[in-house]
Amino acid sequence: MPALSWSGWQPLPLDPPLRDPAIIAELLDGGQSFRWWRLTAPAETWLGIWNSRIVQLEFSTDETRWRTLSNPAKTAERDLQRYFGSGAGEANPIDSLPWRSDPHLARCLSEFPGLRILRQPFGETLLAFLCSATKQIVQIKQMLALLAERHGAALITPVEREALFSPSTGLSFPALHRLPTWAELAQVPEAELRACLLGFRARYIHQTAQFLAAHPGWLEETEQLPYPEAKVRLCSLPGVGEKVADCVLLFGAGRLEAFPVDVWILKAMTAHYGLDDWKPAQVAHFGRVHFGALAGLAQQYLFAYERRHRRR
DNA sequence: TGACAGGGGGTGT
DNA sequence: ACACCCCCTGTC
Repeated sequence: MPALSWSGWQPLPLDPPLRDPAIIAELLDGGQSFRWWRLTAPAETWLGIWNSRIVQLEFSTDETRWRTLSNPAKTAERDLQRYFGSGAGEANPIDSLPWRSDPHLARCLSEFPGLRILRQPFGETLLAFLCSATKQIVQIKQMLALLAERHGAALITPVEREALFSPSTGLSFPALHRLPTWAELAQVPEAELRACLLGFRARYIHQTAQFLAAHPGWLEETEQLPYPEAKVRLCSLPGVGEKVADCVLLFGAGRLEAFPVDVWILKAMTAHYGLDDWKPAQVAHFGRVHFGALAGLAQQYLFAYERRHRRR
């Protein structure tokens, strides 16, 4: 078994490019994914983990570069392109949004160039958003980091870690473990889940894990179903309502028509679209009709704008 | 510096 | 409507 080492840096073609640190942070640490960390030394980079893959990104002025620590690095480029959505050469999905007739959407789009929807592993996304109820991003990250450290497989040995990350990256560094699989979670007593700061979410995750263990292939089948049917199935899981189901389908299955409605979107639609006192389900329906097949992409821009300009 | 409220990107009853 | 949990943040 050869020692783990970084691959060489390679370019990641992104259209439009990502340069603004605030937009990069919005994409990687803004509520889609909870498994990216900003490193500040020796240079500013981002470290991300999904499945068994550890990736580092560097956003310089002229291009985005990546390298990977995972073994093998063979499929890394393909994985990256899938994770960051459509590769170079495809039509910009922004053009399919109704910004020409929607001034507020146009403003949001112009303020966050490069923002996109990530395509994360389905099972991991379900776990993340089962953790998300009434929690802020930092807390969700903390829960998932503990779950990974205590119940997920290590991706790197302490010796390798020392060699590859010393002298220091100067931050609270995550354990380089993958998230536990649902099969692994099914083996964890609920009390141990609670010990990962999950609170009342521990029961949901425990019960979901038991259900998935009893229904092999259920999750994989769900990922393949058309949006409406997939959503109905997800909503049958304990702890999964409409909002969580839409987040899982949007961020973990590439279903860009999913339009998650949380308190931020509720505020945004009230403030900019006059939807006073509308209920979440009504707002969700409006969103899918008004924004169309890529409603979830529009949602992400509205969300980013609202976070930046309203500050709680 | 250390305690202390208040509230948090929801779901289920 | 309210309970479910309990950590984070801002404030004094």
